[in-house]
Order: sequence, then C-alpha cells, then structure tokens
Amino acid sequence: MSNQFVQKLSGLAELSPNDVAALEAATARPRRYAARQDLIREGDEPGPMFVVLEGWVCRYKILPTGTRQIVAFLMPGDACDLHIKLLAEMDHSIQTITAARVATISRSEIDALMDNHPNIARAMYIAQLVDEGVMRAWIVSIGRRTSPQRVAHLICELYLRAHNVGMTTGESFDLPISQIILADALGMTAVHINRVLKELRLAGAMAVNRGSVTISNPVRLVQIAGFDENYLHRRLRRLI
Amino acid sequence: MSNQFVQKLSGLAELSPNDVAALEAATARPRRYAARQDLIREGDEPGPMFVVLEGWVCRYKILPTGTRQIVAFLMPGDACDLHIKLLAEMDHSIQTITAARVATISRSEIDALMDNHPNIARAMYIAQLVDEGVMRAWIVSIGRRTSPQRVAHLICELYLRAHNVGMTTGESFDLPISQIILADALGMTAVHINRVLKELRLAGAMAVNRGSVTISNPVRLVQIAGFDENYLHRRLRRLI
DNA sequence: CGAAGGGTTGATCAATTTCAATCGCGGTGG
DNA sequence: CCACCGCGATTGAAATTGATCAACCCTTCG
Repeated sequence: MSNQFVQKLSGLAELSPNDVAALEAATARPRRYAARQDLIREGDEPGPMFVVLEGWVCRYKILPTGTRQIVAFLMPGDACDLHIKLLAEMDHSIQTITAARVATISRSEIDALMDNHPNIARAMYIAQLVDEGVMRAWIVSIGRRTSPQRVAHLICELYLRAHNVGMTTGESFDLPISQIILADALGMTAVHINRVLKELRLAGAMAVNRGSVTISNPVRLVQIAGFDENYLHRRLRRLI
Repeated sequence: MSNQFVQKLSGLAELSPNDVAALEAATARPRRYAARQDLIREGDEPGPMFVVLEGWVCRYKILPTGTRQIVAFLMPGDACDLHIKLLAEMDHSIQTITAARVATISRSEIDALMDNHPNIARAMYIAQLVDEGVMRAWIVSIGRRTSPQRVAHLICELYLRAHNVGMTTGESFDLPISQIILADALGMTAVHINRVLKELRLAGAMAVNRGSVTISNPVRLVQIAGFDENYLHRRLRRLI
C-alpha cells in the first residue's frame, strides 16, 4: 500500500483505485522538516491541511507559566483539521517531534477531493470523529487514571494506531519520543514518568529502549491500562 | 432571537431569514427529559443529532473502576456530532444534568439542511471546530493547571459560552451543577472542589450559590485561570 | 418525620512534584 | 583523537498537592 495516509483511509471507507490515485496525487510533494519545527503556531491564520507521511508530530499548547501540554500525537497517515480554514486563527500549535515529511493540501484541493470522491470525504469525516474520540480518551486518562494506568493506556493507543498503518513489528514499535515529551502529553513530570516506566518494566508489561517500545505482556498492559479500544473505531477488530 | 441554537449559529455565520426558518423548523419538536437521563450510551448505535434547547447536558465516560469523567458540557444551543452516524457505535455516553428539552434531527434532515443552506453548514462546521478547541483546552487544564486555576478556567469558559447565547445576567449565570459534577468534569474529588470553591470565594474572585455563579472580580478570575478566550473563536470579542 | 443527597470541615494518607545530584551518550571543537 | 558540552535518563530525599476517611449539617422531598 502506497503510503500510510492511503492505508489509514482505506481502513475507514472503501476506496476505488481512482480515489487512491487522487490521494496519492494530493500528497505527492511533501515538505521535509527537521525535528522540533513548528508547522504552525497558536495565533497564526490557519493554512493548508497537513498530512504526516513520515515522522512524528504533535499538537500542543503553552501555558502562561511556560509549561506545555501536548494535546495530540500525529503519526504517519494522520491529517489535521479538515475545515480549519473556517477559523480566523489557530488555538494551538503543531510541531514536529522527529524529522518529518509532511504534505500540505490546499483548501481548494481538499474541496475538490471531497466533492469528487465521496468515499474520501466519508473516510476523512470518520477520521475526524476518531480523533475526537481520542481526545475524549485523553481527557479521561488525565482526569481519572493513575499514572501507571495513564502511561499504559497511551502506549496501548499508540500501538494500535501504529499497527493500523503497518508500523509495528511483532509486539514492538518505534516510539521516538523522549520521556519529557511523554510527560508533556500525560500531564506529569519527566521524573515521574521515568519511575512509572521502570515500574511497568519491572511488572513485565512493557519496556522502552532507544526510541522503541516492546510490549512484553500485552494482556497485562491492557489490564493495567483498563484499555478498551472501542474509541478507535477500527474496522478490523484484531486482538492485540 | 428565537432559540439559543439559532443564536449561536448566527454568531458563527451570516444566516438568512430562510436559514433561520429552516433551523427553527428542524428544532420545532423537542423532547423533554428528566435530570440524569442518558440520551444515548457508550456502545449504542449512534442515532439522530441532538440539539440542546433547554437545560444542561454532559458527555461522559465511565472507567472500569466505576469512576466517571465528564468530557464536555452542553448548554442550550449546543449540538452533538454532525457526522456521528458514520460510526458504528458511541464511544461515550450523553446524559442530562438537569431536566432538559432536546431536539433530535435525523441524518436525512441534517443532510438536507447542510445541502440547501451553505451558511448553516458553515456555522455547524465552525461550531464543531470550536468544540474541538474546547476539548483541547480541557486537556490542558486537567493536565497542567493547579486546581484553583482549573476551576477558575472552567468557570470563565462556561460564563463566556453562556454569555454568547444570552444566558448571563450581569456577572452571574445559572450553573445548575453540583460539586460532584464539577469534580467529575475537572478530574478532582468533590471534597477538594469544595475547598477550592471556598478559596476562590475568599479570594473575592467568584462565588457559587444555589445553582448560580457570580463572578465577583472578573479580572482576578481571569488572572487566576490564566484564561485566554481565543480557543472559543468568538466573533464578538467583548472583554468580560 | 425520616431519608437522601449535597455541602462543609478536619485529620490523615498517598501520590506527585520539586529540588538536587549523577550518569551516559552523541556531537563538536581543539 | 579526545576532552568538553548539552540533553535526556535515572535516582534519592524533601515538600506539596490532592485523595481518602469520617463526621456532621442543611435542605428537600416523600
């Protein structure tokens, strides 16, 4: 399958070869970014739609005190904000975590894609609904789960999302994310994340090494997390 | 202005008298619900779109341990999930907090509204983007703000949203929400919410009495919250 | 009148943050 | 080639926040 964007959307709606070709054309000229580059900042006027083709990206907000909260991770195949152009300004920033290849699709291109390819429109709407479900799950995690549960839940989510676009190998996947970034995503301190990761490692549930995660005991990890994949609305219900 | 739904959408796009009439017709036959009734539950098949016309409603999820996290408040004028029918099942539940009047609009009615009234479509898309911004702001609050900041921030948000649909009187507004519900929304315990409310009252920032909130010192409240209204994307930038 | 559900308060406990120090690794300039 | 630097990872100890446990009060409602 050509790229993760096509692969992801194919999982959400039936795409014809014609649809696939249109998606490939729209993402044919991605731009490369170094790590830690803002694609767009809070307060900026929204631009074209971003589609991540390679690397990891996040949405985040900075508080007056300077602390940061990451509100979403984007991995290859993930796109941003279909109708974002309707807003006058961005309410958050988007930044690369690793070096990345990101395609931009202009408003008119999107409109053309959606108008001429109903199945693409359908898939994009579903993707947006899933993204909202993911945000709700984050609120639940941060609000009500203990820190080990929270970390475990995020890893379960990322594993499944990566799996969905063919980016896992067995029970491992690349997670090129520092403990600092994990802390910013989970509303914790890096110190505490470190201790929780150790705890999960000692519990035999999962281990992080040099930018990749291995889920040593999927059943245990899911138990710890209290993970229910329903909010990812996947067509293919594989057990992990 | 006829109802809060029309009022809210009018603030997001120019609506013609014809558009307004169509919205009124679509919400003409609301259903009444008692307090604490689920409109729909996690796992259910999505139904029609809900539009709250009177009363308060929330989206929530229940954890395996039985604790609850509220992920959004819906007040009069707020609608749910434009394209939700594209999903096979709900990933969260929706429940009335108070007695409420809620209109339901079927998929086909929505499609007709959106197709025949581009400005309604535009307004609904903007409303959805704003709802996403609100969710991001919740993640930030729960993840990174202290409890007094968190409470203050939520009150600022709710005040502005209420103000937007004409539901404030001076610096007060109805907030028919128990401390338990506040706790479920902010990821805290009711006991702690109680102490924080006391602290905010003593600080002269705001006070809650019998289902209504008075913002005694807006400037102080905004300061405490570190509140920036940008994420609500309001057209009318009034200072509170 | 009694029961139930919120609200309020105090005392104690547990989870996390904060502060501080050390370690290790990759990259860089001398 | 190697010492040095900066960033992330790791660990310990102290400080703080918020949760938990346990009363008790007040109002509403049957």
